[in-house]
Order: sequence, then structure tokens, then C-alpha cells
Amino acid sequence: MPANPKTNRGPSAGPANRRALIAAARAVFAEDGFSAPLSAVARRAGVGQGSLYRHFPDRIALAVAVFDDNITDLEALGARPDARIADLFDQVSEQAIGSTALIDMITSERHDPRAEHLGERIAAVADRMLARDQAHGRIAAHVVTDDVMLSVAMLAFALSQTDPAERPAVAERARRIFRDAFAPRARE
Amino acid sequence: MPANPKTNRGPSAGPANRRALIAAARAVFAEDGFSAPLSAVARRAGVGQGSLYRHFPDRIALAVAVFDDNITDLEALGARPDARIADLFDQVSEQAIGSTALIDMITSERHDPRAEHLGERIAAVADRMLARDQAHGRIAAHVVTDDVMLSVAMLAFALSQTDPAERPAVAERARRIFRDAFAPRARE
Amino acid sequence: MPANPKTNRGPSAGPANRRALIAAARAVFAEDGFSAPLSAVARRAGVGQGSLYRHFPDRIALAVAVFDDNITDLEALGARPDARIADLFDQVSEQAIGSTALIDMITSERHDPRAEHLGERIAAVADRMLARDQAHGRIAAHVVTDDVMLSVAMLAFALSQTDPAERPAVAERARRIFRDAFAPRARE
Amino acid sequence: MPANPKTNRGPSAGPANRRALIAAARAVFAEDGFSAPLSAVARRAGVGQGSLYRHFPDRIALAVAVFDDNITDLEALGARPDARIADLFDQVSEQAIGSTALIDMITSERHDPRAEHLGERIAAVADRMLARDQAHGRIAAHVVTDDVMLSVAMLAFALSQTDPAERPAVAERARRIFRDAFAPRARE
DNA sequence: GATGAATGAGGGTTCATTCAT
DNA sequence: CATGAATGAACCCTCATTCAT
Repeated sequence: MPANPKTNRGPSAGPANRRALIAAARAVFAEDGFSAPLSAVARRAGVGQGSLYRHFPDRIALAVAVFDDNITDLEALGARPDARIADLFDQVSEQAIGSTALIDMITSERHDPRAEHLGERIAAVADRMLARDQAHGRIAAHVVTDDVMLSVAMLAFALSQTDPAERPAVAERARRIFRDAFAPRARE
Repeated sequence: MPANPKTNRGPSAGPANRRALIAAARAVFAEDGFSAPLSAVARRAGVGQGSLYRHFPDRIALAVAVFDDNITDLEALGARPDARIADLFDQVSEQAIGSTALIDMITSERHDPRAEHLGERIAAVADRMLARDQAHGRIAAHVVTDDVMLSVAMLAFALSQTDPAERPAVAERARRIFRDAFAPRARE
Repeated sequence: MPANPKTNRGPSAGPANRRALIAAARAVFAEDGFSAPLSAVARRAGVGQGSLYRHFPDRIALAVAVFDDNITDLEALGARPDARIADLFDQVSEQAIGSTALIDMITSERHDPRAEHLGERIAAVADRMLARDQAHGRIAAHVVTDDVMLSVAMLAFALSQTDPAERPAVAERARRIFRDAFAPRARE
Repeated sequence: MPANPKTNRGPSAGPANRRALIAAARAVFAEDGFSAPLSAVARRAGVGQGSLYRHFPDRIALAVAVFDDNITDLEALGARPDARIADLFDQVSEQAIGSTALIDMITSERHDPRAEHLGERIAAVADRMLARDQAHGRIAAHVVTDDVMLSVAMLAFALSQTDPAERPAVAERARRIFRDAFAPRARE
């Protein structure tokens, strides 16, 4: 028999709790990865387990809420007429950890339609940037969106496995590799 | 109440148990990843949990024993005069899952000296191959061992995150990316 | 922060909510049994949890409201001059699942006066039918109301434990058993 | 990181714990029904949750262990040359509560082969008794094993829903009903 | 030394019940 | 009066790790 509430701040706390949960999840996912315990999220948000499940029935729902902002940022980037694939890599590098959990989610839950959808939104951005880059001759013609997506995933992974202090160097190295890989060849 | 030892083969089983544990761990890590339950390893080896902990005080000790063979194979490969970086990528791709656990271990336990040491041995192989490839002009001069190591890790990661059916395609894609990235430039 | 009531239809919705709750509870109890979560009832009724508790302070109060209709139907049946015990069994069999929850409630909450009262109403119906049947020599003289009530409860139980596909067969079997048990004996 | 053992009585406690678990389960199932929390069983046995799961990977495995004795008793009864169906009902009545949980398990888990097997063992006993009774003209020829099994299940249910004080009366009533239902008719 | 059992914390999830608005 | 969110206890199950024999 449950029911021994200490502080019921009432429904007005709803939206605030939701925001707190998203913020907590963002932090927890960043620190401990996408598979961090959800109880840690609730605890950090200062919210009961039940409330977490009310707002987000499962891990993916929570992740979608967390990452939606990231993707929206990315889409905004893609909408800028001067955006390049290089900017995509920049963005991923900058968001380093957040992106890592995002990518982890997209790949580990790849059979969930919601995760799939996020992946598609990223792919759409990449696609657009890629077309523009190729139109300007900045990227080799044979490169396809899947190449870019795979590279982004690998970049995110590499950063996730790197100590924060070394991340800039690793990001730089990886981005150079991909830049070289995608650069138009002299003979092309 | 008298003791009732059923199948205690006694101390003589020591080395045999050790081998059985390593073989079991290899299989378990391959099937369920580096963080598979150790109890599964003991069960599969037909050995008590206690014996597992006696032989291998922690997960890393066990992993080191498992992966030592893999690395030895790799070193053998590196010792062959005709070995190329491309072979390294081939080997990683072929071992797909096994290497995945290896890479997972090396990166997730990167602060453990034992894991570090395994990484260094791989790096030594890569270093040797790279030097040879560069001497033959098969790899651009600016490429360094860290580039190769990062690429190998990323390749292994990509494969680990891919459904088995799609692995060949992803391996092909990733290797092409790295091949292009490391290819000597016309202007070089 | 101003209040932001979205769809609070206000006090006027009182009776409508009550009816919605009863209908929802009937459906939920039928689908998931008497111990289905009350939250499911509120959700299905499109009503807040709080309102549910206001109208029905506990599970039994809700169940009583739900089953009152069933019993009323039964009483109507009992009032018909041609009604027989066999019809009672028919009715129970037909309501299969619904009755199952009813019986479940009456027996599991047998110490609650409200549940008791429902039981008594059913017993009154059975009593009346039995008297008529015995007057016509259709039921053995030694049979008493408690025999009928026990049989009804056992019938409902049997149906509740049976896969839907097999219910007709089980109902048939059980009713035959009770018919034989209650039939007047040659020697009587 | 678990591991803060207070008292490790060692492997020798294994069989004792197993027995304690079975005894505890028997008591808990008897008091709170087949769906009582397993944690209560572990607690009552004075054993960690983990040990419970080690001995009995799931609720059914535990129940099988608990009820095996009951069924063995029943089979012993069936093997006696003078055993009758009436004795089966007696036995069920006497074991009242234990039988209740048994029947509950067999019906609620009817798709699990282990539960099915227990059911079949009971049916075999019933079958044998029934044949004998019919050979002696003590039971009507048209009665089949399924009739008996259904009756036993209904009897067990009725007892489970009855307060201990009233059980003898209810048992008597139910047994009389079934006796009448199965009695050979004068016209047969 | 090997064995295999024990332990208990931890994470996921569900739900009855309360309460500010 | 209605709303709908909050709470937290309880259950299930899994594992890392220890220890008597």
C-alpha cells in the first residue's frame, strides 16, 4: 500500500518537472551514456520514479525529448545556405558527448521507429549539405549520404570513448580523415 | 552431515580450467559483448564461479587473457614482410565481433594499464605496417599511427553497431572511406 | 504563473463523469478482471483520477455501481413467472466474463457489507427460482439456495479460468453436472 | 556494486535453503495464493532473493517443487486398490488451501508444460479412480475424466474463496453436489 | 585449489492514493 | 467539483563478489 507523500506540489509542477527530467536526462546521458539508469535521471531531477514514467513511458521517449533540441539545432544549421558537411562534423564535435548518446541511441535502438525517425532527420540534413558541397565541387561526386552518416556515427563514437581533455585532438584527427576521404580527387 | 563432493576434480584441473575459462570467455564476449555476465563465462566453461575469480580476479584480467591470442595473431600478421595496413583492416573486419569486444575493452577500460598495453601492441603492429606502406608509396606520407589506430577503432565500432546481415556492406563502406583518406594524393 | 485549465468542464460534468466511469469500469473489469488498475478505468472514462476517487472512494464502491445493473437484470429475470434455475445458469454463462468479475468481487471481498449485499440479492433471485422449480418438480426437494449459489460461483469460476475458445464446452459440461446434481431422483 | 555479505553459511546451506524455500513457498502460497510475491517467499525462508532464483528460476519451478509432494500423495492414493473418486474429493478438501494454489497454478499457467504435466498427473489419478468406480457401478457410466477434473477444480476454487471456519461446510456441500451429479441413475 | 551456493544491492516498472490548482 | 500530476513503496529479476567446505 503506497501513499505516504511528503510534498505534493500539485499539477502545476508538471511542466516544470518535465523540463527538469529532460535536463537531468541530458546530463545523465552525457555523463554515463545512453544506457545510464533511469532512476538516476529521476533522482537528479528531484522527481519520483513514477513521474518519470508518466512523462516518458520508456527510455526512448525520454531520449527523443532530450535529443529533439539537438536535432532541431542541426536542422537549423542545414537550412543555412552556406552550410557544409564540414559544419555537420563541427556540430557533432562541439556537442561531443550529447551527440554520442544520441548516436548510441539511434544505433542501439535502430529498430524503434522513433529512433529511426531521428536518424532520418539527421540524414536529411546531411543529404542537403552533401548535395550543396558536391554542387560546389567541395566533396567528391562518389560520396553518398550513407558515407556521411557512417562517418558521423564513427566520429561520435570516437569522441565518446575519449577523455574530455583529449577530445579536441581526436576530433581534429577524425575530421581530417573524413575530409581527406571525401575530398575530390585530382583525377576526378 | 558428511561432505558430499560431487565433481570436484581437485587441484589437478587448474590449467585445464584456465583454458576452458578463456575459451568460454572468448565465445561469450563474442556473442554478448564485453560486458556479458561473468557468470555466463563460468557456466559455459563448466567451472565454478570461485575458480573464475581465482584465475582472473577481474573482468579485465580475463579479457586480457582472451585477447592476447588475438593480438598475437595480429603480430604474426604484422611480421609478414608483405603485410599492409589494408590487411589490418581486413583482419579487424573479419574478426568483426571478436574485435569489437576487444576494442570495447580497450576503450572503455582505457585507464587500466593492462588494457593500455594491449592497445600499444596493436599500435606497434600498425606502426610497422604503416611504415612499410608509406615506404612503398601506398599510403600518404602525412598519415601517422594514431590515424590508423583511430580508424581501426572506428571501424570496429561501426561493425559492432550493425546488424550481422549488413556488416559486410558497412565494412566495405568504412574501409573505402579509410582507404581514400589515406591514399597518396596526386599532388603529393 | 497563471492557471492554465485545458479541459476542465467544471462541476456540471459530475453525473456524466459518473456514468462514464461506470461504463469504463464495466469494460475494464470485463477485459482485465476485477483487479485491473483503477487508473485504466479513469483513463478509459476520459476522467481524472481524482474524480474517480471522488465518485467512488474505493474499488468496491465502483464495482458495486458496475454490478448493480447486472443484478438488476438478474432480478428482472427472476421476476418472470417462467424463470428457472437453468436460466440463471444460462445468464451466468452468457455473461461469462462480466459475471466472472462479479463473482470474483463477491468472493474476494466477501467481508465487505456492500459485496455481501450484492450476494444476497443474487441469492434472493436464486431462492425464488428454486422454489418455483421445486414446486414444479423440476429440481430435487433437498436442494437449497446455498447449493445453487455455490454452483453459480463455481460455474463462474470455471469459465473465468478457461480460454475463451473453450468456454462454451466448459459451460456445457458444468451445467450438465449441476443439472444432474439437482435433478429429482427416481426414488424421490 | 553488490557484495556486502553478512553471513555466508557456505554451500552446505544449499539443500537446507532449498527445503526452506519450498516450505516457505508452501506456506505463502497457502496464505496468499499462487500469485503471492516471491519476495515474500524469500523473506520467509530467510534467504536472499538471489538464492530463490538460483534454486527456482521462476514461479512455476517453485510451484512444481511445492506441489510435487501433494501430487505424489495423490498418486499414492490412486494406487490403492480401494481408492474411489470420493477419496479424491476428500483429499482435495483436506488439503484445501494447498490444493487451491495448485489448481490455481494449473489453470492460470495452463500453457506452461510443467503445469500441464502436473495437471496430467492428477488426471491420470482421476482416470484410474473413475474407471474403478464405474466398474463397480458407483459412478454413472456417462461420466468422463474431464467431468471429474472440472469438479475438482471447482471444489478447490470454492474452498479457496471460503473462510477457514466455513470450509468444512462448503466442502461437504460441494462434495454432495458432485456425488449426486455422478451417481448412477435408477434408469441406467 | 575447486566448487557452487549465498548474498543483497540496483535497475525497471506498476499502481494506489493524495493534493495543489 | 474536476483535473491531472506527484509520490513512493513494492515486485521482479540480474549480477558481481565472497566464502564455507
